[in-house]
Amino acid sequence: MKAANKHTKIIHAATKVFAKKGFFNARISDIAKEAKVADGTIYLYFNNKFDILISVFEEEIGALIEQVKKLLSTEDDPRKMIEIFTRNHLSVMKKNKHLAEVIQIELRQSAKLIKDYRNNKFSEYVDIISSIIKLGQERSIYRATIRPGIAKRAFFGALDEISRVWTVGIATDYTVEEATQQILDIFLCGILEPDAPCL
Amino acid sequence: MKAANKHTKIIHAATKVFAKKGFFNARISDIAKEAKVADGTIYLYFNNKFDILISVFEEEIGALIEQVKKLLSTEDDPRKMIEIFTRNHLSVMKKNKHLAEVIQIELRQSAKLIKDYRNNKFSEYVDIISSIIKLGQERSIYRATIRPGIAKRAFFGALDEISRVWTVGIATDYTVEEATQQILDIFLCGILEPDAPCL
DNA sequence: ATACAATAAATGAATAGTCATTCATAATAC
DNA sequence: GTATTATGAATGACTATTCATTTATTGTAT
Repeated sequence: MKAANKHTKIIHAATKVFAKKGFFNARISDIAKEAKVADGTIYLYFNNKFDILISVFEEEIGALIEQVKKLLSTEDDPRKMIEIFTRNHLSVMKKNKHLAEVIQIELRQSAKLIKDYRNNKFSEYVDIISSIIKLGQERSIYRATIRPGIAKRAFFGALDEISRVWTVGIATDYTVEEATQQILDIFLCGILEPDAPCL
Repeated sequence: MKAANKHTKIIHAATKVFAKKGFFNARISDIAKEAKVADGTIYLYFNNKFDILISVFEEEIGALIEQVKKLLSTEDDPRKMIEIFTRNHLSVMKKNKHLAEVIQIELRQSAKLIKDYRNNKFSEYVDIISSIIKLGQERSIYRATIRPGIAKRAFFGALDEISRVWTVGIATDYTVEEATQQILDIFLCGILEPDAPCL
């Protein structure tokens, strides 16, 4: 089997296992079993257990960034752009529960787990939000008093917590589309210029 | 030393150690050292390591609930109530970094760590937000189309992510008061009746 | 007061189980 | 036949929990 192939297989297996058991309860042998390789094989592709986790972040979030950037590239209206980001994030998180769990839980620990790992990809992802807000401000669509660096966190935090319900498995009484509409309703009307039409 | 005293000492020590090292990297001996008791003493007050973590949640969040409910009891305007909740949450999280870290990181894992623990206290805390929203809707201050069950999560998620910056130790370029104003600006204008004055 | 016993609280070294990582060996490819 | 890739049992380090022992507290009789 080609190396790249096995590398990817291990990443996907690790995402699944980390999501199910959490980083610390995940055994290397669990990941090996899931990927259908020997325990030792994993060490041909990764330096250690932390390295696997970092790679999961980098590659899975990297793919997410590519996907949403591609979707956004065809749109010019900052209002629609926020809508696209929201719907994409929520639907990916609802569909790909393993990735959702890793982002929601393991990513938060990473600073504590691994010194000198800065989550560059994650920052890049969240910064997409602030760049949309800035664009909207330049065009006087979003209010100038909104601070993009704060709003991006508020917005991402809201999406993250909304989608957390789906992974935790609480009886979910709302769909992706309903959640998207509510988020847009709350946020857009909050960050639109006062005299702009609200939705 | 009185029993209740030692119990509390261990809880505080555990909060500190869990915050610094995370649940899995925290050794019982670390907690014992921090609390200035012997390792074995901890097992006179708690059944096991998980039990310590659950007690940290219940007691620390319990105190937080008491505090914010007391503050809210003197206020009647749903707009002011949201403001009080926001300012209180952010300032507690900025001051009590240990608690903040435990809530932001360990609490999220708890469902995976400990079967049949439902985070009742945490739900109770977040439900304060939805009850404020409902109150505002009854009085036609908040729009009826807002779903309190979704909005409470969006709101809490925003606060949580905003305050996460302070614990992670990223160079923070905003104060509690600035963050509070931004959050209120974004959310209140979003959930206020369209013809109501925006801030 | 004082001595003694009984109970409760606290200690920390020893146990027992868990797993990440290594590496001698085997299989496969070239 | 050499190089590359894969294997999985063995190693070694780590730590939650236990429990035999010590120390402190309380009660009682003299």
